Amino acid sequence: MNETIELTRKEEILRSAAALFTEKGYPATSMRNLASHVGLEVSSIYSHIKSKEALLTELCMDCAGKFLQGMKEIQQEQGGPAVKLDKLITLHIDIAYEYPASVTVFNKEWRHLPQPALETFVAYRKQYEDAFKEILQQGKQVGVFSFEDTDMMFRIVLQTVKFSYFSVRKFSKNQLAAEVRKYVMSGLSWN
Amino acid sequence: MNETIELTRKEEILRSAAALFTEKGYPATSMRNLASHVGLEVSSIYSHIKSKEALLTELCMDCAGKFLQGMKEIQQEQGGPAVKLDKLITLHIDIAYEYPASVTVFNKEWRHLPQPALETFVAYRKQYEDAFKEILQQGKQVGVFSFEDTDMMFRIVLQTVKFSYFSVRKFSKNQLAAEVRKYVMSGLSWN
DNA sequence: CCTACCGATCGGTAGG
DNA sequence: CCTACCGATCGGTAGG
Repeated sequence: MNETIELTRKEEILRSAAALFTEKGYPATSMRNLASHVGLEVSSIYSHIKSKEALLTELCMDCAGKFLQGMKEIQQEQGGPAVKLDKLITLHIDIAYEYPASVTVFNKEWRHLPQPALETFVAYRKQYEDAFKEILQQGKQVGVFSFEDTDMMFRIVLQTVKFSYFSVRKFSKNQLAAEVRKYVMSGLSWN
Repeated sequence: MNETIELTRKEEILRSAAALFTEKGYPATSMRNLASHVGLEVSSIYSHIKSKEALLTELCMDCAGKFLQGMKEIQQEQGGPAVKLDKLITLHIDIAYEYPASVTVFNKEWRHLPQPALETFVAYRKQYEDAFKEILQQGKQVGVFSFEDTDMMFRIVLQTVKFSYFSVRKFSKNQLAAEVRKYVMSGLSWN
């Protein structure tokens, strides 16, 4: 019983933190802001979480886990590079629509992570990005994608796909997914 | 003579501020950080600038001015929507390569602008975005671009074009411009 | 351009 | 979960 209440409160704090970090950015959000958003005194927050940095760490690492898990599944599934890229687009949009605030924090505030979380985060990111590039590279070798430099095209594609959550409030998931899919796939094809 | 020295110092401070705001973000950069980066005591900074907020305002507004000026020229020049979009891509890449730090601050720290600068900034941005959308819309009407929703495609294209400065250090301007141009143009074309 | 300093706010703790 | 409080750091000023 006590356990359940604890979890609920902590989740409430995490959700408020995600919202505030998204709105103001991590450094500009004070624990006083967070406390009043949750409806507690500052000191009461610390019964549920260890520190402000721990909040950021939990939000970023949870999100990183979701992306890595999604990537692992895509790697293991059947399908050529085009199918896999298609699934990656879906992965990014799905996560963005399910956790819009967390994804924004993950994308924009990760550099404020304390050590050693920052180091872990960067390592995870490298894993994810290498796997993503591998798919583009394979597509180029097989001849379904066309571009000069894999690293550069990876950056460009990731930009498109990563910030699709900008549109979360305005468009339906399917509508966004369809438009992004067409755009990215065409951009990678031969003319 | 005195005038020249003053300007040089102020520009030095502005350049350092742009670098630090890029590296740490605006709220996480202290005036102490800035002072030691420039090689002065904190209080000495205030002989050259009014406030921390004034630094951010100057950086963001200068950049906004460059984009608006570029847009104005493109609107007045000859050419159809495809030519104009091509010029917009060049505009973004040119500014990103000439002022990489300022553009990062402009893109990522503008929300920390004080009033009334923030209001002006948002109004400028709306002007710019409306003009950009107008070009996409015309391309759709004329039949050179293909997409469902103008606002959504605008967001997607702007994402691609806006964050090309991520690649500033790694790739030559022409190489990046060529790849982005092909990608965006294909993404907007019929399949 | 520096020394010395200010009030405000920060993240966080003690103790109950 | 709150009251009361801490040292550190913040942006900025006075005065020379």
